[in-house]
Order: sequence, then C-alpha cells, then structure tokens
Amino acid sequence: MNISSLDVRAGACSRCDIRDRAICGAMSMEELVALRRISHTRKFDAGSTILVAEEPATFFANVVSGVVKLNQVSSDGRQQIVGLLFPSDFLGRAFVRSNPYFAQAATDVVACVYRYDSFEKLLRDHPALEHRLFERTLNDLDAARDWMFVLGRKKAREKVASFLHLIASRYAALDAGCKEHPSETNHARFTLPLSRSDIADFLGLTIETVSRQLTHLKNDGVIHLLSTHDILVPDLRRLEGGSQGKHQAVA
Amino acid sequence: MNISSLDVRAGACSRCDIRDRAICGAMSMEELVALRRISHTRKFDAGSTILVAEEPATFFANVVSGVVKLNQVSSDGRQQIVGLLFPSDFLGRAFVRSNPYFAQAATDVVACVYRYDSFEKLLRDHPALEHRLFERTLNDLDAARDWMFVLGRKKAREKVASFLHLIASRYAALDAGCKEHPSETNHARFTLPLSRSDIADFLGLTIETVSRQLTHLKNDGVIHLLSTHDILVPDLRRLEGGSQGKHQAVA
DNA sequence: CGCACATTTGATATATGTCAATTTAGGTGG
DNA sequence: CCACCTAAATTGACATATATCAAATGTGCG
Repeated sequence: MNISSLDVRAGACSRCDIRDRAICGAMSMEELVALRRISHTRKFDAGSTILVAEEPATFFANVVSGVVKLNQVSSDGRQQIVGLLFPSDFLGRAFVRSNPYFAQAATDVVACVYRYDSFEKLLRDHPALEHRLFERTLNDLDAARDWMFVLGRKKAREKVASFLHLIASRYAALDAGCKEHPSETNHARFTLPLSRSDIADFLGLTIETVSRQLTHLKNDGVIHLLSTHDILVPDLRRLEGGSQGKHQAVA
Repeated sequence: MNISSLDVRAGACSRCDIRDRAICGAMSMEELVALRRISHTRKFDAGSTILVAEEPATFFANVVSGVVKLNQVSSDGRQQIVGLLFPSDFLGRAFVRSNPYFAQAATDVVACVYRYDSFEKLLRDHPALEHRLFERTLNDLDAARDWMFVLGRKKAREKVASFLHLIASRYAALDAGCKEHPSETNHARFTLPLSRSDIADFLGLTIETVSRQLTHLKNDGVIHLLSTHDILVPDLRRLEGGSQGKHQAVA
C-alpha cells in the first residue's frame, strides 16, 4: 500500500480545515486512515444536547465548526459553564466511561465523531495520539484554572471584558491557523457564539448584569455593539486594561 | 540483578506511605529504581515558596505530607488559589518549562522531588508513567471544573461548606489509603491546613465573610469548632445539604 | 404583520465587601 | 513558667456591587 492510496483513504481529513490544530494533526498517514475508519461527521443544531452528564458516553469528537459549551448543572437549577470548545477542540473524557458534564451546542455545530470503544483502542495502540491528547488536557487545565481567577476574583465589568477577550483570542487563533498572516492587530470584530444567558452562566452572573456591563463598555467606547451579537473592539488592550486582569500594565 | 537487590536500591520508596496512591504506584521495581535515582526528599516550611510562577521550573515533585496551594496572583495583588495538593498529589507542569502558578507550602511540607530534565526523560522512556500522569491530570481538570461551579454559582455559606467537605473528603481518602477500613462514617474531624486568608483566596471571598460563615455553621450545629483550626463535623450530609450543592437531596 | 422570545432598562433588596475595633492565639524572651 | 508582643481571627457598623423583580423595548420567525 503506497502513500497516495493511503491519502485517498484518509479522504476528507487531508483537506480538513482544523486538521493540523486538532489531535489528528500529530498523526501519520497510517494513523489517520485508522482514525478516519472509526469517525464520521455529525451536525448538531444550536441548543441541542451532545452528551448527557453522568451517563455513559458513546463517542468522542473533534469540533470542526461552531462552539460547544460544557455545562455543570445543580439539582436546584443553577448552571455554570465550565468550558467552551471551539473548532479543533476535543470533546470527551478518556478512560472514564461516564461523561462528567452536559455538552451542549452553543451554536450550530459540526463535529468529527469517533466511536467510543474504537477510539480508546486507538489511544492504546498509538502513544503519539495519547500524548497529543495529554497536552491538550494540560492546556484545558491551565485554561480552567485561569478562569477560576476570573470567577473568584474579578468584578462583573472585568468578567465581561475577560469573556470578550477570550472570544476574540480564540477566533484570532482560528484565523491565524487558516490565513498565513500573524495578525498582530489590536482591534477585533466577531459574532458572539453565546446568548446573554450563556454568558451569564459562563461568568457566574445574571443576564441583567451582563447586559448592563456590556452597555457600560459600549458607553465607555471600549466596544461597539454592531448588533446584539456582533461586536467590534477598537483596541484589545483597553479590554484587558479595563478588565483589571492578570497582565495589567503596572501603574 | 535480582528482585531483592532492586528492592534495596528502591530503598525508602518500598516503604513510602503514599507510594501506591502517587504516580510511582504504577511503576515496576525497575522503574522505581530509575525514579529513585533522580529523586530526593525535601522539606518546605509553611508559607515558603516552592515554585515561582512564570519562571523555568527546576523540578517536579510528589507531595508526601502537608498541603501545597497553587496560587494565581494578579498584578494588583488579588489572589485566587486554583488548586490544593495533598499527600500523593503531583506537582509540576509537564512539557512546558515555565510553571504557570505560584506553588506555596500551606503547611509544613515534605515532598519527593525529581530533577526536571531527568523526569522528563523518564516520562519519554516509560509510557506507563506518562499514562498515570495523564489520568491524574484528567482528575485535576475535573476537580478544577467542579470548583468553577463553586466559585461562580454558590453563595458564601455554601462555599465554606463545600470547602470543609473537600478537606474532609481528601483526608478521609488518605486515611482509607493507610488503614484498612472503608470508614463510611458520616462524621469527620480534622485540622484545617489553611488559614482564613487562604480559605478566602480559595473561595473567592474575604477573610471576614469566611469567618462569619464558619460561625453561622457553628451556631446551626453543622460544625463544631474545637479550636480555630480544628473542626468536628457531626454529620457530613448536613454539610452538603447546607451547602445547597450539586448532589443535594431533592425536596 | 404579529407573536414569542431575547435583551435592555429601571427600581429595589440583599449578600458580601470594606473599614474599624476587639478578642483570641501563638511564639519569644526574660 | 509567665508575660508580653505580634499576628490571626472574630465581631460590628456601614457601603456597595450584584441579584431580584418588573416593565419596556427590540428582534427574529412564521
């Protein structure tokens, strides 16, 4: 079996937008073929549930487009979003069959889905794949801990600013992956993938507070609201500065 | 080289209290010898800094006794504890030389310390070790996300209750590891490893609020304060119930 | 065009933070 | 061993950020 025939069998993967950023990026052509054999594309409508908490998961997935939220829900109805997954992010908890959180499509989502058992087997057989997943998990852990600071120590205005900064950064990273320009611009324009309600659940606030802080940021000229979900940030540094964040310039 | 001579060279590891719970637990006698060669025991006084944030780490470590706090500090002095390490927990961020958080001894700490480069090499050579570390990282991630719910959605009283419950659970787990009784008791007694100030930084509160909530819990009979740092919990379920937590009994 | 839903805005309540004063505890030296 | 001294913890009075409740406005969809 030669390289070109493998390339054909790897099929769409070779042309996948997110391939080099996702876990599949580390894989050899052979491995990619194996991965593709156990995968298929699947769409989820905005708002639909992808994985139910505390129930045996039936698959792992890579987000191809759209945004997935990981939701922690208490019995009395309180919600906290504990993670956001963007294109190229990995969804699923290895080595434990039961999924710890509700995974829900925040927007329309396209995902590359892997059957659970097959993927775990692949993980055992291909240390490079497990290693790649490990590195992602470490990044997820860092991100979660960074967010703990936001939740525990930032004020409402700073929380909202941090959220906007996060969205801008993630989208910028995606663009950087596609186009070949470093894009060290200080402005950003994007469409919010979350509703006010979701933002509130991500920041540990209420809808009303989120809405108020957005109008404050708008009135201060830190952001422009092109429409409810379309935001223009003229100067990203003002978002960080206004958010009194971790890496604020020393006075 | 026979087993018994290996056993001798593994030395103290064979008798280590936390061995079967720490990453070393998965290792063969051969691997243990290799690990021991690059390790040594080190003590840290309460309050001393173990690893500085944003600086190249020089070692990894296993906590043998005491408690380590991982602190996230902003330039304007706000602090958030993003992780607590108990005996058998692993300290250090693999694959990235710079350490993301301040690691500080909350109590007097004894740790089993590994030279950075040597440990990374060991990691490359022993997939089982990396796998074990991966599983721990996944658990850390789950713990961090669970705590995000506490920080974002729980009230002060519930936060304090959650904290006490966490401490009780961790200590119970340690005891279970030592003695051979399942200890499904509903009461607990323990010494707080953190000052009120640390607890506040862990819960995203102020010292005063922590103190007030502790006296409320005391007045309600949920806890008894034997001394400032010694706590008796007559019924652990009341801690969870009173904390309005995730797994509250449905009314 | 109109309905349902999301978002904004306003008025008020309340939990937690802030500031300040005691009380308690722990550690050191006489 | 006790007394003192400092830091930690508690308690109180008050300020304020955010939640709650309620209404109005805006938006997308059939």
